[in-house]
Amino acid sequence: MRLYTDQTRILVAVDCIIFGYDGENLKLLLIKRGFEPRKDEWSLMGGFIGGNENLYEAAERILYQLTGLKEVYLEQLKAYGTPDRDPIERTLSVAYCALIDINKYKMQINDQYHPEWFLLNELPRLIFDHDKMVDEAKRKIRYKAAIHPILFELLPKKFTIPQLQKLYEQVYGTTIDNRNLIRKINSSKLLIRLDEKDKSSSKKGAFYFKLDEDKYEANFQAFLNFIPNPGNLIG
Amino acid sequence: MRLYTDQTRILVAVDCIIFGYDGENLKLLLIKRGFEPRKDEWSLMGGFIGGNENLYEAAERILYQLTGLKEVYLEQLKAYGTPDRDPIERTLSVAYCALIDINKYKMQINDQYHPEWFLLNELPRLIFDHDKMVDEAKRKIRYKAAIHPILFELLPKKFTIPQLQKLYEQVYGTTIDNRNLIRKINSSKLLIRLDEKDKSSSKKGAFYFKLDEDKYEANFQAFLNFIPNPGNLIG
DNA sequence: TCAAAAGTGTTCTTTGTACACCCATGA
DNA sequence: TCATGGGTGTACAAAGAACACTTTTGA
Repeated sequence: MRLYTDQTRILVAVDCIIFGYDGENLKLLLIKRGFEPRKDEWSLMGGFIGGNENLYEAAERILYQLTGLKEVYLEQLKAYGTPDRDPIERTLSVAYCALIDINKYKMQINDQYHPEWFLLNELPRLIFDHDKMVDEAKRKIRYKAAIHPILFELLPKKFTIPQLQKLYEQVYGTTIDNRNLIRKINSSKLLIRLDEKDKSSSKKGAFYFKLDEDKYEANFQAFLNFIPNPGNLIG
Repeated sequence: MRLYTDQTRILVAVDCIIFGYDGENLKLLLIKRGFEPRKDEWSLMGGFIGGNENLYEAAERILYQLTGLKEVYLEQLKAYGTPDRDPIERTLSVAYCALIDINKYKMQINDQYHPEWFLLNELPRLIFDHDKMVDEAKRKIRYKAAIHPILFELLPKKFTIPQLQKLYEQVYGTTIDNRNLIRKINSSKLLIRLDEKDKSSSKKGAFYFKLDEDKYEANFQAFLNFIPNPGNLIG
């Protein structure tokens, strides 16, 4: 049955903006495009939507194909529909943001995509409108992380306060007073201190913390305030 | 040239969630669907994307067809892509939120769509996943209005503080202390008081205010704080 | 003159911010 | 013992929240 005659049908793709943090640097995972047009240029990982998939499932599949990871933070960013964004044929793309702990990522054996992690402020030019997608994704993450505790998604189960602080500093491109950051995080009561210490980056060692999962869930929608003057920083 | 062979091409629609405020009540503009399937049921205003339009332009066109209005607040909400959301044929829909001043709206002569304004908490059942779109749009507006001055988009050029307060109260379904709200709005310095008064709703009359457009632009991305405990209210 | 809506201030509490020193340890 | 990074506290400023009375004026 086709009641919607005379309408144009177009391709629909999903592209993933994959942020990762290794405890030191905030990075983005890009692939070398394997087919024409723009073969061998850097690109977001994407794919056409499958016949029986919804958008979120397509994003999960694409992320899994590239990273081997499931059940990571994954959120729709926006749909991009400029008619000529793909020069071959009109393609609407729905962009998704993913936040992953780089240590969990293992390059897939036999990987056809030639993925590479790039420092977020040393990105190469990307194909089509992928640069714009990345800009808008960075902005959205900055926006959201100023109010909600999403950056914990980039950290391992156990992490130290200095790691957390470096992460915030990278996301906002600024230095943050650690006493004030710690006080804000403590007052949110989201973290549980473990007895164990990480001695890999100092002699004294830094205590490991973990998320209190229940409080994390409960406070996710609260308006917290981790960052001073966020309005000036999300630009 | 068709390099993307073997991929399914699908229909792409844009649906508009149109919020309006008349100085008293917050409302949503719905139409009676004019064709099968689900003919004569209530629905968001939507349409398929045209051959040479981007998504925003399609939303503008659809809004204009229904309301005769251009240059109103219009923002992409989200793409909806569940395979069977339209029972006839797979259709991806990109939802847009619009905020308009109902007084500017004039029913189009010869209107084929039979539009009606519904009170926001007395909505009828809508077709497909439109109920979900509306819920998510309400949530997004609540979220955003707690931090950014978007609700002014729903007001006329000249408006009174009591109108503004009623609007906030409707959006959040709560009563708001007018002294505190006024202080917050004053400290944002967004409003300019006019000499004129609106005497239509009281004997004393309420001063009209207008937006300071420059400061509005400049502060749009700032994190303001119009609402107490927004985390509890955006539900 | 009175009913109905508009407008206005104060106090207290909480949160934000700026700032500098001691601690623990392995090399 | 000393260099390195980790950890802690205080004082002042700003913002948020709770709270009730006076003003205006047309009917």
